[in-house]
Amino acid sequence: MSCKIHAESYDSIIERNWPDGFKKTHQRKDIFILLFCSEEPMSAAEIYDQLNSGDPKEKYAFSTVYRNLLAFEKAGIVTKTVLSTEAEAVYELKKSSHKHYAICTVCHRKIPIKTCPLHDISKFVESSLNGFEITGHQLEILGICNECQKKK
Amino acid sequence: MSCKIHAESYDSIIERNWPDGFKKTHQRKDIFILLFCSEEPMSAAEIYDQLNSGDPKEKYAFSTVYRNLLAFEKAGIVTKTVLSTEAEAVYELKKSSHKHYAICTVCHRKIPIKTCPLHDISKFVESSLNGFEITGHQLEILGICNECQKKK
DNA sequence: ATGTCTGCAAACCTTTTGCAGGGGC
DNA sequence: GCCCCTGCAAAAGGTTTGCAGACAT
Repeated sequence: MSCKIHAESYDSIIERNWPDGFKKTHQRKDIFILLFCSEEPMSAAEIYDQLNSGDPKEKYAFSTVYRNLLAFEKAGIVTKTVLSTEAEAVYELKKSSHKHYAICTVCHRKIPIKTCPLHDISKFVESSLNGFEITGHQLEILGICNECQKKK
Repeated sequence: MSCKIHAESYDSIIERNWPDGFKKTHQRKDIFILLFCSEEPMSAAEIYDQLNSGDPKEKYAFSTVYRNLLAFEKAGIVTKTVLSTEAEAVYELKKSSHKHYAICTVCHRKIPIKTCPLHDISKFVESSLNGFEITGHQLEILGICNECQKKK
């Protein structure tokens, strides 16, 4: 498990972000740190692979990954997103509040879109859907990223 | 297999919309008619169920449904969409050119949005994603439909 | 007659669940 | 010590694939 952030600061990061009354197992801390360090949302398989790529004495079960992602989600610190281009769901910490992605159809990179271009879409749509009460939305931008364009 | 349209017009509908050189099996015609008559995009399971709900002498395999939906998609007359709220993909004929839905989170109804509110989003997003070439997008509106609001 | 399409069954992939043992608090 | 969490294995959905026979052209 590697990250740009110094190992000694992991504890304080966890301390600051941990949900109240949430049991601190080493599996949960490891998943949290992985998500914290990742620039992109991660799938359960990616998390599982990274967890098990380290010391082979440490084993992590797939079910543990899924159950804890769900637990994190319920605790309100993780967001699960299902993208139309991928078979698997992806997960990320809520801190970064990225809700939308530009997805490269070649390399499958997921680039967060900082601002949401939909803030005033609601009135527009609501008027044409008589009575439909909007509670959320999902937006994906598909295309070809900078690097993949160069490769061609 | 029932539909609002009179049975005698099925043949001409198929004649008009059938891809060139695409073999006309009764399974394919039936799937096509189902999609043609549906107001909402359908999942493979929904198509399968409707196909097999008729004369029990007529059997349709799941693989036939999937293979033909894929074949239709390759032939350019069907669109497959993966929605974030559903485990299954949904399929529809391209004719109606519905690309976006308002999805009721209670009853899972999928209401097509006639106009695309994203026609001028591209410049906006492209400028913040240096070099990302946009080729498409997916938008979902989530909420509670008229009927489900009344039920509460 | 040819090659494609079909049904059946098995495989596949992601995710969920049951259970017995282990580890936080 | 209690209860929640973990690992393992099996199951559960949705989708894909291999194969032998059937059908459209």
